Amino acid sequence: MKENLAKTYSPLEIEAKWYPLWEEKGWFKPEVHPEGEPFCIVMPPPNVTGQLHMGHALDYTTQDILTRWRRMQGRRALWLPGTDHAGISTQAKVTESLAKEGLCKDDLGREAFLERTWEWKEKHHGRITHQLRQLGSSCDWSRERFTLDQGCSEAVNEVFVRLYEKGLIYRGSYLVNWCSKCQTNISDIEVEHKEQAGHLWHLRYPFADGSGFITVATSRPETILGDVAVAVHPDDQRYSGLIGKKLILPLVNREMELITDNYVDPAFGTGAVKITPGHDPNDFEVGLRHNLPQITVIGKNGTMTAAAGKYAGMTAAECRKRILEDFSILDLLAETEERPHNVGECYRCGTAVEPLISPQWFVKMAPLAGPAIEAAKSGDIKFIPERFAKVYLGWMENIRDWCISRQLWWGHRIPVWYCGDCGRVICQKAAPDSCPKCSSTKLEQDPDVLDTWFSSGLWPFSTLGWPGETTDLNDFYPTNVLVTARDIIFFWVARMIFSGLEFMGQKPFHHTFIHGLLLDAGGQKMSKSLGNGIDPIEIIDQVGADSLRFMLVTGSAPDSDIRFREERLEGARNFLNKLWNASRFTLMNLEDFSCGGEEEPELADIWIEERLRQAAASANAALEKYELGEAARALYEFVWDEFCDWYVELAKIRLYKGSPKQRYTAQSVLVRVLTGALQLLHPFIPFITEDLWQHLPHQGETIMLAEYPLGKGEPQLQAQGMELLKDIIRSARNLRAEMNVPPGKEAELVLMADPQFFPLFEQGQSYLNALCQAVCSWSEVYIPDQAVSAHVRGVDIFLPLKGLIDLEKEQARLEKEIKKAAGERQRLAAKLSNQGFLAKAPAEIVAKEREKEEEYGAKERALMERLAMLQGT
RNA sequence: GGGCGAUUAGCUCAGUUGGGAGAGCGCCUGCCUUACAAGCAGGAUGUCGGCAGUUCAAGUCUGUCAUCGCCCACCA
Repeated sequence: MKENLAKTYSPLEIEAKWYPLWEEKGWFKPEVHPEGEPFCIVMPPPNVTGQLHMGHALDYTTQDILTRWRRMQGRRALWLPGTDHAGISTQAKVTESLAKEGLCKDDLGREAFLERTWEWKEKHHGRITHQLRQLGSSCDWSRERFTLDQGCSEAVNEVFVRLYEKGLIYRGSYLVNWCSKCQTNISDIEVEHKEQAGHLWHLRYPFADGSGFITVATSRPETILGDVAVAVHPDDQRYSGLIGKKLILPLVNREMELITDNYVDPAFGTGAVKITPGHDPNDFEVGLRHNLPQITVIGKNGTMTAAAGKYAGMTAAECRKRILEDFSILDLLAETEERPHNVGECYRCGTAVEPLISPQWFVKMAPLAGPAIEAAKSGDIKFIPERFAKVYLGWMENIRDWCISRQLWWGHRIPVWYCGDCGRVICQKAAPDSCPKCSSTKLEQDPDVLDTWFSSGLWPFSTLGWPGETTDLNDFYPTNVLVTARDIIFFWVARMIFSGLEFMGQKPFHHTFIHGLLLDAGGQKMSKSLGNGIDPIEIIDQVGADSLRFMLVTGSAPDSDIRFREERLEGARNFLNKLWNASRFTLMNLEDFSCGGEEEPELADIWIEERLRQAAASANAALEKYELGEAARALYEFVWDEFCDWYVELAKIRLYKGSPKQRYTAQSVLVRVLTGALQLLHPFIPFITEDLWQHLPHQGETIMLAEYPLGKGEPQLQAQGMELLKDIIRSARNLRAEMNVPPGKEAELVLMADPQFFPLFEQGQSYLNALCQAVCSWSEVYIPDQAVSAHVRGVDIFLPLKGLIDLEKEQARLEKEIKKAAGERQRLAAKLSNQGFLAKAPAEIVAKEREKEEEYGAKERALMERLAMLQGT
């Protein structure tokens, strides 16, 4: 026997102990079960310079539960960990730290800056992986990857070159989303649209011939400096005679034409739109259709360019103010209207995004989207919950080309070189020595790097060794399930799907399990800017990882968001404490115990083992459907409501007063059932279950065994008898409580029932005596002197209380009970006299209802009889 | 403008093939009963958002309205 358990559950002590051992013994490597069927999850890589937040905690807990569960079933389970270099985010952090030293990245130069960023990465990498360990993540660290490591970089270059050669990557000058703070462009989905209060200004543009004005409406007057035309709808009668007329752009005196384009909505504003191809996505398109010039008046740093003439050098905001003043002076400001409008912001820093024209690299999406759409439509890739398939499809079906270049230094550099002599563009995996066309050695690599998600999209296969042909790739691709939150379906899930299909010829995963988002106690999304985030590490330091994990997966449906509430954390902690104490109780009674003796099972033993089998079946069935909360709840209820509240109490009878064989049987069942519960709970709360398991007697060397073997439902009849005994015990306790019988006082308990019940009472007599604190007897006929009574499923329960009964109170209580029973009986009778019900409901339902009606009828009669007797005395 | 989700006890939420409304917390009563007061025994509490429909039967399916939330969208 091991040392006794501490009196109180102290998570911090036990949690520190186990992870190093698990890791040391290699339990998390798939080779633990070399013959098993493979199971694989690739971890959504956290930002290497970030730290664990509550969303990660839920995400990784979910993955860990699935992985541990499969591993315990004997699967060759691999949870592959890794981190993401997180281009923009990491570069911004390093830039920030430089700023504190009064430096900017250009002071260092590209090479030194990257060196520094790698140092930064190394420093933070340890923190995030330590946090993952603290959480209990059972991933295989020997296979850990990083999106910028050599293998992943090879995969990136391979993919880029293949797409380029296939004509699916192109470079061109287009209007992109420019973040002046991050100093890079970002893709369309990285722009967050927020509604802001704003204005719509109506401005008059004079006709060149002096014949009056046309009025346009704009929310961004500073962009008028880049106007090249005014457009109206071709069918708009108001302007039909004016098409083709020349206009003069005020302040700039540029001559422009009034053109027509279907894009214009005649019902909006004045029906006339100023066209600014350099700074508006729609106008950019209009400009292309009409061969209009593109004028850039706002620069990359957010100030007006030389093209803005006298406004050059001003910030856009200053310029707007000045332009409005100038229009006003010229009496060309017709109207100022209050109007909210959408402002695009950089998802990372919140800076307003400016549409700017610049040369960028793009991936042509249409050919890649086709198979990716088909995979989800055919159900080859299944989304859980299913509705997310529609979200995914909606995006994929309307996809636009993906801008993949970023004006950053930290990332995968675009594998393209330009010849300084002949201008040849060379795209290949490794740096060329000379230009293949003119042999020049004046080659310069494209300065940009790729969007971080370009490499993340390859994660399910790049981490398994692609483009090499590895055993891991062969074994584990396609992976089983991808677990993530809905906010990165477009960023990541979609890109992995089309990348996997294109380069592996196979989907990257069978299932996509989308879990909820973590909200604060008030229901708001946790975020840095709101400052309402709760640090999971702080919580782990307070109550342990097990409590946090259990809290995160219980009490919420698969597709709903989760509010983080302290009470629920306490609830989880209390449950673990309960488990701890039940184990402590068991261990305290095992001094003379060793496995392998002969047992003499009785009713309670058969019942609890049957209940364990049922709990195991429910938990496993729920996990198969990704209903983690449901699985955890089934186990919680089993441990607390069945094992602790009933079985432990029933076992005490034999532990304390039984024969050696009876005591041994109770010990065996306690150990066996507790062991089974620990196994089932292990995926959810690995630390405490491991610790308790180590204290319990068991055979074999394995730390954790496979799932509890499911037996046959044979002993069900016996178990039903136990349920009746439980009901009788509850009723008797209820009577005691209502009659204020002091807790310690032994009472008398008489059961009146058909003799068919007597063998059950015989088996359960010690239970009845102990749990009701009574001396229990039974007979077919019993005429009580003074007693309170109840009725449960054919059994009359009497608690004789000579001289203690308040007659009026007992009468009132009986009347209330009778009324309740009568109500139920009448409800059922009405149902059973309904011809439609009898004719159409399934026979078993009808039979069940009839049985219940009889039961309530019997109860009603028994109680009325008792009431009559009471009134007679 | 489109789409999706939510609405169940005082609070937070379960309720997955339609068949007697549940949990945790809180509240009330009584207990420090040698596993656990982070506990034990008992108790009270609901027109399952409104209306209409399908059905023998609706928290569960359909329609509609209301409120809240999220996502997508090029209306200057």
